[in-house]
Amino acid sequence: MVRTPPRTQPARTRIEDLRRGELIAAAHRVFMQHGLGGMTTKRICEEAGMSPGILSYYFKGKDDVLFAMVRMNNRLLVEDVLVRLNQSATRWDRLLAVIEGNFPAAVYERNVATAWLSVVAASPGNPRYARLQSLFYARMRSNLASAFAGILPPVRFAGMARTITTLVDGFWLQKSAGEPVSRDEAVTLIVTTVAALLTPDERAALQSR
Amino acid sequence: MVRTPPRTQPARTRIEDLRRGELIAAAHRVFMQHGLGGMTTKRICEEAGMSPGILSYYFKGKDDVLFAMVRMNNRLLVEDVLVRLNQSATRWDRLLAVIEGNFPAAVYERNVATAWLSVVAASPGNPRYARLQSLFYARMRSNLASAFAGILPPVRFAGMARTITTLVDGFWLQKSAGEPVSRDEAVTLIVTTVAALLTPDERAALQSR
DNA sequence: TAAATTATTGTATGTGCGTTCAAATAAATG
DNA sequence: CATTTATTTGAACGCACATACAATAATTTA
Repeated sequence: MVRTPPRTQPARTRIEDLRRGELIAAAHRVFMQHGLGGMTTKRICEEAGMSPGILSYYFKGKDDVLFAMVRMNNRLLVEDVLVRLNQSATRWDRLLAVIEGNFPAAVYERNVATAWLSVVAASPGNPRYARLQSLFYARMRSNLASAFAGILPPVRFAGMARTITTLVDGFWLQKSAGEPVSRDEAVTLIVTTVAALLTPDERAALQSR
Repeated sequence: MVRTPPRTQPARTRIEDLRRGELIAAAHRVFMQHGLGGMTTKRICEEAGMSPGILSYYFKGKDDVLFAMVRMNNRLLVEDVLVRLNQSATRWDRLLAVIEGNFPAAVYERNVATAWLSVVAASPGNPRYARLQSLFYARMRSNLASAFAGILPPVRFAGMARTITTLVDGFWLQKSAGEPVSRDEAVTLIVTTVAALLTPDERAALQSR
Protein backbone atom coordinates (compact mmCIF):
# COMPACT_ATOMS: atom_id res chain seq x y z
CA MET A 1 0.00 0.00 0.00
CA VAL A 2 2.86 2.30 0.78
CA ARG A 3 4.51 1.18 -2.43
CA THR A 4 5.32 4.23 -4.52
CA PRO A 5 7.08 3.25 -7.71
CA PRO A 6 9.33 6.23 -8.56
CA ARG A 7 8.50 6.29 -12.24
CA THR A 8 9.44 9.93 -12.44
CA GLN A 9 12.98 9.34 -11.23
CA PRO A 10 14.45 7.85 -14.42
CA ALA A 11 13.17 10.62 -16.68
CA ARG A 12 14.23 13.35 -14.33
CA THR A 13 17.61 11.77 -13.83
CA ARG A 14 18.16 11.37 -17.52
CA ILE A 15 17.72 15.02 -18.30
CA GLU A 16 19.64 16.04 -15.21
CA ASP A 17 22.60 13.88 -16.18
CA LEU A 18 22.36 15.16 -19.73
CA ARG A 19 22.50 18.81 -18.72
CA ARG A 20 25.26 18.20 -16.21
CA GLY A 21 27.26 16.42 -18.88
CA GLU A 22 26.72 19.22 -21.38
CA LEU A 23 27.80 21.82 -18.85
CA ILE A 24 30.90 19.85 -17.94
CA ALA A 25 31.79 19.49 -21.61
CA ALA A 26 31.26 23.20 -22.16
CA ALA A 27 33.36 23.98 -19.11
CA HIS A 28 36.10 21.78 -20.53
CA ARG A 29 36.10 23.65 -23.82
CA VAL A 30 36.15 27.06 -22.13
CA PHE A 31 38.90 25.87 -19.79
CA MET A 32 41.07 24.73 -22.69
CA GLN A 33 40.60 27.96 -24.58
CA HIS A 34 40.69 30.57 -21.81
CA GLY A 35 42.51 28.88 -18.97
CA LEU A 36 41.42 28.68 -15.38
CA GLY A 37 41.25 32.44 -14.90
CA GLY A 38 39.15 32.99 -18.00
CA MET A 39 36.68 30.28 -17.16
CA THR A 40 33.64 32.32 -16.11
CA THR A 41 30.16 30.99 -15.43
CA LYS A 42 28.73 33.22 -18.11
CA ARG A 43 31.12 31.84 -20.72
CA ILE A 44 30.42 28.25 -19.71
CA CYS A 45 26.66 28.63 -20.03
CA GLU A 46 27.02 30.53 -23.27
CA GLU A 47 29.27 27.79 -24.64
CA ALA A 48 26.62 25.26 -23.62
CA GLY A 49 23.92 27.38 -25.25
CA MET A 50 22.09 27.97 -22.01
CA SER A 51 21.14 30.84 -19.79
CA PRO A 52 23.56 32.14 -17.11
CA GLY A 53 21.36 31.10 -14.24
CA ILE A 54 21.20 27.43 -15.24
CA LEU A 55 24.54 26.65 -13.66
CA SER A 56 23.28 27.11 -10.13
CA TYR A 57 20.36 24.84 -10.89
CA TYR A 58 22.48 21.83 -11.78
CA PHE A 59 25.57 22.55 -9.73
CA LYS A 60 26.30 23.96 -6.34
CA GLY A 61 28.41 26.65 -7.93
CA LYS A 62 31.29 27.29 -10.26
CA ASP A 63 33.80 25.33 -8.20
CA ASP A 64 31.51 22.35 -8.35
CA VAL A 65 31.55 22.32 -12.15
CA LEU A 66 35.30 22.69 -12.17
CA PHE A 67 35.77 19.79 -9.83
CA ALA A 68 33.38 17.60 -11.80
CA MET A 69 35.36 18.42 -14.91
CA VAL A 70 38.72 17.53 -13.41
CA ARG A 71 37.24 14.33 -12.02
CA MET A 72 35.90 13.29 -15.38
CA ASN A 73 39.16 13.97 -17.21
CA ASN A 74 41.03 11.98 -14.62
CA ARG A 75 38.65 9.06 -15.03
CA LEU A 76 39.20 9.00 -18.78
CA LEU A 77 42.98 8.90 -18.37
CA VAL A 78 42.82 6.16 -15.79
CA GLU A 79 40.55 3.97 -17.89
CA ASP A 80 42.86 4.36 -20.86
CA VAL A 81 45.87 3.17 -18.90
CA LEU A 82 43.98 0.24 -17.44
CA VAL A 83 43.01 -1.00 -20.90
CA ARG A 84 46.61 -0.79 -22.06
CA LEU A 85 47.86 -2.55 -18.96
CA ASN A 86 45.56 -5.52 -19.52
CA GLN A 87 46.82 -5.86 -23.07
CA SER A 88 50.47 -5.94 -22.00
CA ALA A 89 52.32 -9.27 -21.99
CA THR A 90 55.74 -8.36 -20.57
CA ARG A 91 56.66 -6.08 -17.71
CA TRP A 92 58.37 -3.85 -20.22
CA ASP A 93 55.11 -3.44 -22.11
CA ARG A 94 53.39 -2.55 -18.89
CA LEU A 95 56.02 0.07 -18.19
CA LEU A 96 55.52 1.53 -21.67
CA ALA A 97 51.76 1.52 -21.17
CA VAL A 98 52.03 3.52 -17.97
CA ILE A 99 54.46 6.04 -19.45
CA GLU A 100 52.58 6.50 -22.72
CA GLY A 101 49.35 6.72 -20.79
CA ASN A 102 50.58 10.03 -19.43
CA PHE A 103 50.90 11.48 -22.91
CA PRO A 104 47.65 10.58 -24.68
CA ALA A 105 47.73 11.16 -28.42
CA ALA A 106 46.45 14.59 -29.47
CA VAL A 107 46.18 15.64 -25.83
CA TYR A 108 49.80 16.48 -25.08
CA GLU A 109 49.47 20.05 -26.29
CA ARG A 110 50.01 23.49 -24.88
CA ASN A 111 46.50 24.55 -23.90
CA VAL A 112 45.85 21.30 -22.11
CA ALA A 113 49.16 21.53 -20.31
CA THR A 114 48.45 25.07 -19.16
CA ALA A 115 44.97 24.14 -18.00
CA TRP A 116 46.27 21.19 -16.03
CA LEU A 117 49.01 23.37 -14.56
CA SER A 118 46.48 25.91 -13.41
CA VAL A 119 44.66 23.24 -11.49
CA VAL A 120 47.83 22.06 -9.80
CA ALA A 121 48.65 25.64 -8.89
CA ALA A 122 45.20 26.02 -7.38
CA SER A 123 45.46 22.77 -5.42
CA PRO A 124 47.11 24.03 -2.24
CA GLY A 125 44.03 26.06 -1.35
CA ASN A 126 41.53 23.38 -2.31
CA PRO A 127 41.50 20.12 -0.31
CA ARG A 128 39.44 18.30 -2.94
CA TYR A 129 42.05 19.01 -5.59
CA ALA A 130 44.86 18.12 -3.27
CA ARG A 131 43.23 14.77 -2.62
CA LEU A 132 42.75 14.15 -6.32
CA GLN A 133 46.41 14.99 -6.87
CA SER A 134 47.81 12.58 -4.34
CA LEU A 135 45.46 9.88 -5.61
CA PHE A 136 46.91 10.47 -9.05
CA TYR A 137 50.48 9.98 -7.85
CA ALA A 138 49.52 6.94 -5.77
CA ARG A 139 47.81 5.31 -8.73
CA MET A 140 50.78 5.93 -10.96
CA ARG A 141 53.15 4.44 -8.41
CA SER A 142 50.88 1.43 -8.12
CA ASN A 143 50.81 0.99 -11.88
CA LEU A 144 54.57 1.26 -12.05
CA ALA A 145 54.87 -1.30 -9.29
CA SER A 146 53.07 -3.84 -11.45
CA ALA A 147 55.95 -3.52 -13.91
CA PHE A 148 58.86 -3.56 -11.45
CA ALA A 149 57.51 -5.95 -8.81
CA GLY A 150 60.05 -8.59 -7.89
CA ILE A 151 62.77 -6.97 -9.96
CA LEU A 152 63.75 -3.88 -8.04
CA PRO A 153 64.19 -3.76 -4.28
CA PRO A 154 61.83 -1.28 -2.56
CA VAL A 155 64.31 1.53 -2.14
CA ARG A 156 65.45 1.45 -5.73
CA PHE A 157 61.87 1.19 -6.90
CA ALA A 158 61.00 4.31 -4.94
CA GLY A 159 63.79 6.21 -6.66
CA MET A 160 62.78 4.88 -10.05
CA ALA A 161 59.15 5.84 -9.54
CA ARG A 162 60.19 9.28 -8.40
CA THR A 163 62.36 9.76 -11.48
CA ILE A 164 59.57 8.73 -13.83
CA THR A 165 56.83 10.79 -12.24
CA THR A 166 59.13 13.80 -12.07
CA LEU A 167 59.98 13.52 -15.73
CA VAL A 168 56.33 13.21 -16.64
CA ASP A 169 55.43 16.30 -14.63
CA GLY A 170 58.39 18.17 -16.04
CA PHE A 171 57.42 17.44 -19.62
CA TRP A 172 53.93 18.75 -19.01
CA LEU A 173 55.30 21.90 -17.42
CA GLN A 174 57.64 22.46 -20.34
CA LYS A 175 54.78 21.95 -22.76
CA SER A 176 52.88 24.69 -21.00
CA ALA A 177 55.95 26.93 -21.13
CA GLY A 178 55.98 26.57 -24.90
CA GLU A 179 59.01 24.32 -25.19
CA PRO A 180 58.83 22.36 -28.43
CA VAL A 181 58.72 18.77 -27.21
CA SER A 182 56.75 16.08 -29.00
CA ARG A 183 54.94 13.22 -27.35
CA ASP A 184 57.39 10.74 -28.89
CA GLU A 185 60.42 12.67 -27.72
CA ALA A 186 59.06 12.71 -24.21
CA VAL A 187 58.29 9.00 -24.11
CA THR A 188 61.61 8.08 -25.73
CA LEU A 189 63.61 10.20 -23.33
CA ILE A 190 61.89 8.72 -20.30
CA VAL A 191 62.36 5.17 -21.54
CA THR A 192 66.03 5.84 -22.30
CA THR A 193 66.55 7.24 -18.84
CA VAL A 194 64.86 4.30 -17.16
CA ALA A 195 66.97 1.87 -19.18
CA ALA A 196 70.15 3.68 -18.20
CA LEU A 197 69.24 3.43 -14.53
CA LEU A 198 68.83 -0.36 -14.70
CA THR A 199 71.55 -3.00 -14.60
CA PRO A 200 71.75 -5.37 -17.59
CA ASP A 201 70.26 -8.13 -15.46
CA GLU A 202 67.32 -6.00 -14.45
CA ARG A 203 66.76 -4.93 -18.03
CA ALA A 204 66.67 -8.56 -19.16
CA ALA A 205 64.26 -9.50 -16.39
CA LEU A 206 61.98 -6.66 -17.38
CA GLN A 207 61.84 -7.72 -21.01
CA SER A 208 61.26 -11.43 -20.46
CA ARG A 209 57.78 -12.90 -20.37
CA MET B 1 74.94 79.60 -20.04
CA VAL B 2 72.51 76.93 -21.09
CA ARG B 3 74.18 74.59 -18.64
CA THR B 4 71.52 73.10 -16.33
CA PRO B 5 73.06 70.63 -13.93
CA PRO B 6 70.24 68.22 -13.06
CA ARG B 7 70.86 68.23 -9.35
CA THR B 8 67.27 67.24 -8.73
CA GLN B 9 67.56 64.01 -10.67
CA PRO B 10 69.58 61.95 -8.15
CA ALA B 11 67.33 62.72 -5.19
CA ARG B 12 64.17 62.08 -7.13
CA THR B 13 65.54 58.88 -8.54
CA ARG B 14 66.65 57.65 -5.15
CA ILE B 15 63.23 57.88 -3.59
CA GLU B 16 61.60 56.51 -6.70
CA ASP B 17 63.85 53.48 -6.72
CA LEU B 18 63.30 53.06 -3.01
CA ARG B 19 59.52 53.04 -3.28
CA ARG B 20 59.58 50.79 -6.31
CA GLY B 21 61.80 48.38 -4.45
CA GLU B 22 59.56 48.41 -1.40
CA LEU B 23 56.49 47.75 -3.51
CA ILE B 24 58.20 44.90 -5.33
CA ALA B 25 59.25 43.37 -2.04
CA ALA B 26 55.72 43.72 -0.66
CA ALA B 27 54.32 42.19 -3.84
CA HIS B 28 56.71 39.29 -3.39
CA ARG B 29 55.52 38.65 0.15
CA VAL B 30 51.85 38.86 -0.82
CA PHE B 31 52.51 36.60 -3.79
CA MET B 32 54.14 33.96 -1.62
CA GLN B 33 51.36 34.01 0.92
CA HIS B 34 48.26 34.39 -1.24
CA GLY B 35 49.31 33.13 -4.64
CA LEU B 36 48.85 34.87 -7.95
CA GLY B 37 45.06 35.04 -7.64
CA GLY B 38 45.16 36.56 -4.19
CA MET B 39 47.70 39.19 -5.09
CA THR B 40 45.56 42.32 -5.16
CA THR B 41 46.80 45.88 -5.46
CA LYS B 42 45.17 46.78 -2.17
CA ARG B 43 46.98 43.98 -0.35
CA ILE B 44 50.31 44.89 -1.91
CA CYS B 45 50.08 48.52 -0.85
CA GLU B 46 48.84 47.56 2.59
CA GLU B 47 51.76 45.15 2.97
CA ALA B 48 54.10 47.97 1.96
CA GLY B 49 52.39 50.31 4.44
CA MET B 50 51.21 52.69 1.75
CA SER B 51 47.97 53.96 0.34
CA PRO B 52 46.14 52.01 -2.41
CA GLY B 53 46.63 54.69 -5.00
CA ILE B 54 50.41 54.75 -4.75
CA LEU B 55 50.79 51.78 -7.03
CA SER B 56 49.62 53.66 -10.09
CA TYR B 57 52.08 56.41 -9.29
CA TYR B 58 55.19 54.25 -9.40
CA PHE B 59 54.03 51.54 -11.79
CA LYS B 60 52.00 51.43 -14.94
CA GLY B 61 49.62 49.00 -13.27
CA LYS B 62 49.41 45.76 -11.38
CA ASP B 63 50.88 43.68 -14.19
CA ASP B 64 53.86 45.98 -14.22
CA VAL B 65 54.62 45.25 -10.56
CA LEU B 66 54.22 41.54 -11.12
CA PHE B 67 56.61 41.58 -14.03
CA ALA B 68 59.17 43.62 -12.12
CA MET B 69 58.93 41.10 -9.30
CA VAL B 70 59.49 38.10 -11.52
CA ARG B 71 62.36 39.88 -13.23
CA MET B 72 64.03 40.61 -9.92
CA ASN B 73 63.68 37.07 -8.62
CA ASN B 74 65.14 35.76 -11.84
CA ARG B 75 68.08 38.11 -11.55
CA LEU B 76 68.84 36.89 -8.04
CA LEU B 77 68.84 33.25 -9.12
CA VAL B 78 71.06 33.97 -12.10
CA GLU B 79 73.59 35.86 -10.04
CA ASP B 80 73.77 33.06 -7.52
CA VAL B 81 74.53 30.48 -10.19
CA LEU B 82 77.17 32.71 -11.79
CA VAL B 83 79.04 33.07 -8.50
CA ARG B 84 79.03 29.33 -7.99
CA LEU B 85 80.16 28.70 -11.54
CA ASN B 86 83.18 30.93 -11.13
CA GLN B 87 84.19 29.08 -7.99
CA SER B 88 84.06 25.69 -9.72
CA ALA B 89 87.29 23.97 -10.69
CA THR B 90 86.14 20.85 -12.52
CA ARG B 91 83.35 20.40 -15.02
CA TRP B 92 81.61 18.19 -12.51
CA ASP B 93 81.59 21.03 -10.01
CA ARG B 94 80.12 23.30 -12.62
CA LEU B 95 77.39 20.75 -13.31
CA LEU B 96 76.61 20.57 -9.61
CA ALA B 97 76.55 24.35 -9.37
CA VAL B 98 73.98 24.62 -12.15
CA ILE B 99 71.78 21.89 -10.71
CA GLU B 100 71.95 23.11 -7.12
CA GLY B 101 71.38 26.65 -8.35
CA ASN B 102 67.88 25.57 -9.28
CA PHE B 103 67.10 24.59 -5.71
CA PRO B 104 68.34 27.48 -3.56
CA ALA B 105 68.47 26.68 0.14
CA ALA B 106 65.30 27.63 2.02
CA VAL B 107 63.60 28.56 -1.25
CA TYR B 108 62.60 25.12 -2.48
CA GLU B 109 59.31 25.10 -0.63
CA ARG B 110 55.67 24.75 -1.43
CA ASN B 111 54.48 28.35 -1.52
CA VAL B 112 57.34 29.41 -3.72
CA ALA B 113 56.75 26.49 -6.03
CA THR B 114 53.07 27.30 -6.35
CA ALA B 115 53.79 30.95 -7.00
CA TRP B 116 56.30 30.11 -9.69
CA LEU B 117 53.88 27.64 -11.20
CA SER B 118 51.17 30.27 -11.37
CA VAL B 119 53.45 32.50 -13.36
CA VAL B 120 54.27 29.73 -15.81
CA ALA B 121 50.57 28.98 -16.18
CA ALA B 122 49.94 32.65 -16.91
CA SER B 123 52.76 32.86 -19.45
CA PRO B 124 50.94 31.78 -22.62
CA GLY B 125 48.79 34.91 -22.57
CA ASN B 126 51.63 37.26 -21.68
CA PRO B 127 54.46 37.75 -24.22
CA ARG B 128 56.76 39.35 -21.64
CA TYR B 129 56.54 36.27 -19.43
CA ALA B 130 56.95 33.94 -22.36
CA ARG B 131 60.13 35.77 -23.30
CA LEU B 132 61.45 35.59 -19.77
CA GLN B 133 60.69 31.87 -19.73
CA SER B 134 62.57 31.02 -22.88
CA LEU B 135 65.47 33.18 -21.71
CA PHE B 136 65.52 31.10 -18.55
CA TYR B 137 65.76 27.83 -20.45
CA ALA B 138 68.36 29.22 -22.84
CA ARG B 139 70.53 30.42 -19.97
CA MET B 140 70.31 27.06 -18.25
CA ARG B 141 71.29 25.25 -21.42
CA SER B 142 74.19 27.62 -21.83
CA ASN B 143 75.34 27.02 -18.28
CA LEU B 144 75.08 23.28 -18.76
CA ALA B 145 77.09 23.58 -21.96
CA SER B 146 79.99 25.02 -20.00
CA ALA B 147 80.11 21.74 -18.10
CA PHE B 148 79.69 19.34 -21.01
CA ALA B 149 81.54 21.21 -23.76
CA GLY B 150 83.95 18.97 -25.61
CA ILE B 151 82.73 15.88 -23.83
CA LEU B 152 79.32 15.19 -25.29
CA PRO B 153 78.50 15.45 -29.01
CA PRO B 154 75.76 18.01 -29.75
CA VAL B 155 72.91 15.57 -30.09
CA ARG B 156 73.66 13.77 -26.85
CA PHE B 157 74.14 17.08 -25.10
CA ALA B 158 70.72 18.20 -26.26
CA GLY B 159 69.16 15.09 -24.77
CA MET B 160 71.11 15.48 -21.55
CA ALA B 161 70.09 19.12 -21.19
CA ARG B 162 66.48 18.20 -21.84
CA THR B 163 66.59 15.50 -19.18
CA ILE B 164 68.05 17.82 -16.59
CA THR B 165 65.74 20.76 -17.24
CA THR B 166 62.74 18.45 -17.28
CA LEU B 167 63.69 16.92 -13.95
CA VAL B 168 64.18 20.37 -12.45
CA ASP B 169 60.78 21.53 -13.65
CA GLY B 170 59.19 18.31 -12.50
CA PHE B 171 60.58 18.61 -9.01
CA TRP B 172 59.19 22.12 -8.69
CA LEU B 173 55.81 20.98 -9.89
CA GLN B 174 55.78 18.13 -7.41
CA LYS B 175 56.75 20.49 -4.65
CA SER B 176 53.74 22.62 -5.47
CA ALA B 177 51.55 19.52 -5.52
CA GLY B 178 52.62 18.82 -1.96
CA GLU B 179 54.85 15.83 -2.65
CA PRO B 180 57.40 15.45 0.14
CA VAL B 181 60.69 15.90 -1.68
CA SER B 182 63.68 17.58 -0.09
CA ARG B 183 66.20 19.74 -1.84
CA ASP B 184 68.90 17.12 -1.28
CA GLU B 185 66.77 14.31 -2.63
CA ALA B 186 66.07 16.30 -5.76
CA VAL B 187 69.72 17.18 -6.38
CA THR B 188 70.90 13.65 -5.62
CA LEU B 189 68.36 12.06 -7.92
CA ILE B 190 69.26 14.36 -10.79
CA VAL B 191 72.98 13.76 -10.34
CA THR B 192 72.44 10.00 -10.17
CA THR B 193 70.41 10.09 -13.35
CA VAL B 194 73.01 12.15 -15.19
CA ALA B 195 75.75 9.79 -14.08
CA ALA B 196 73.77 6.79 -15.29
CA LEU B 197 73.33 8.38 -18.71
CA LEU B 198 77.09 8.86 -19.16
CA THR B 199 79.64 6.29 -20.28
CA PRO B 200 82.53 5.59 -17.87
CA ASP B 201 84.84 7.54 -20.15
CA GLU B 202 82.59 10.55 -20.18
CA ARG B 203 82.22 10.39 -16.41
CA ALA B 204 85.97 10.39 -15.98
CA ALA B 205 86.40 13.31 -18.37
CA LEU B 206 83.81 15.26 -16.46
CA GLN B 207 85.52 14.76 -13.13
CA SER B 208 89.08 15.52 -14.22
CA ARG B 209 90.54 18.98 -13.95
C1' DT C 1 60.50 82.08 4.23
C1' DA C 2 57.69 81.89 -0.14
C1' DA C 3 56.89 79.38 -4.16
C1' DA C 4 57.06 75.46 -6.74
C1' DT C 5 57.61 70.85 -7.31
C1' DT C 6 57.14 66.12 -5.82
C1' DA C 7 55.08 62.56 -3.08
C1' DT C 8 51.09 60.51 -0.85
C1' DT C 9 46.46 59.97 0.40
C1' DG C 10 41.71 58.40 0.26
C1' DT C 11 37.80 58.42 -2.28
C1' DA C 12 35.27 57.68 -6.52
C1' DT C 13 34.35 55.21 -10.76
C1' DG C 14 33.59 51.66 -13.79
C1' DT C 15 33.94 46.75 -14.75
C1' DG C 16 33.28 41.92 -14.34
C1' DC C 17 32.30 38.40 -11.47
C1' DG C 18 29.30 34.47 -9.00
C1' DT C 19 25.06 33.84 -7.38
C1' DT C 20 20.07 34.52 -6.48
C1' DC C 21 15.31 34.60 -7.65
C1' DA C 22 10.79 35.67 -9.24
C1' DA C 23 8.75 34.95 -13.39
C1' DA C 24 7.96 32.35 -17.73
C1' DT C 25 7.91 28.20 -20.20
C1' DA C 26 7.71 23.32 -20.95
C1' DA C 27 6.58 18.75 -19.52
C1' DA C 28 4.19 15.42 -16.94
C1' DT C 29 0.26 13.91 -14.66
C1' DG C 30 -4.50 12.61 -13.54
C1' DC D 1 -7.96 19.71 -20.68
C1' DA D 2 -6.62 21.43 -16.04
C1' DT D 3 -3.21 21.22 -12.69
C1' DT D 4 0.83 20.22 -10.79
C1' DT D 5 5.69 19.79 -11.24
C1' DA D 6 10.13 20.38 -13.58
C1' DT D 7 13.01 23.24 -16.24
C1' DT D 8 14.78 27.50 -18.05
C1' DT D 9 15.17 32.30 -18.38
C1' DG D 10 17.07 36.94 -17.79
C1' DA D 11 17.41 40.59 -14.93
C1' DA D 12 19.18 42.11 -10.50
C1' DC D 13 22.13 42.11 -6.52
C1' DG D 14 26.27 42.50 -3.87
C1' DC D 15 30.99 42.25 -3.95
C1' DA D 16 35.89 42.71 -5.04
C1' DC D 17 38.86 44.53 -8.01
C1' DA D 18 42.15 47.84 -10.84
C1' DT D 19 42.60 52.24 -11.86
C1' DA D 20 41.93 57.41 -12.01
C1' DC D 21 42.01 61.63 -9.78
C1' DA D 22 41.39 65.68 -7.08
C1' DA D 23 42.93 67.03 -2.64
C1' DT D 24 46.54 67.22 0.77
C1' DA D 25 51.12 66.86 2.76
C1' DA D 26 55.97 66.94 2.38
C1' DT D 27 60.03 68.37 0.32
C1' DT D 28 62.91 71.03 -2.52
C1' DT D 29 64.16 75.27 -4.66
C1' DA D 30 65.06 80.19 -5.02
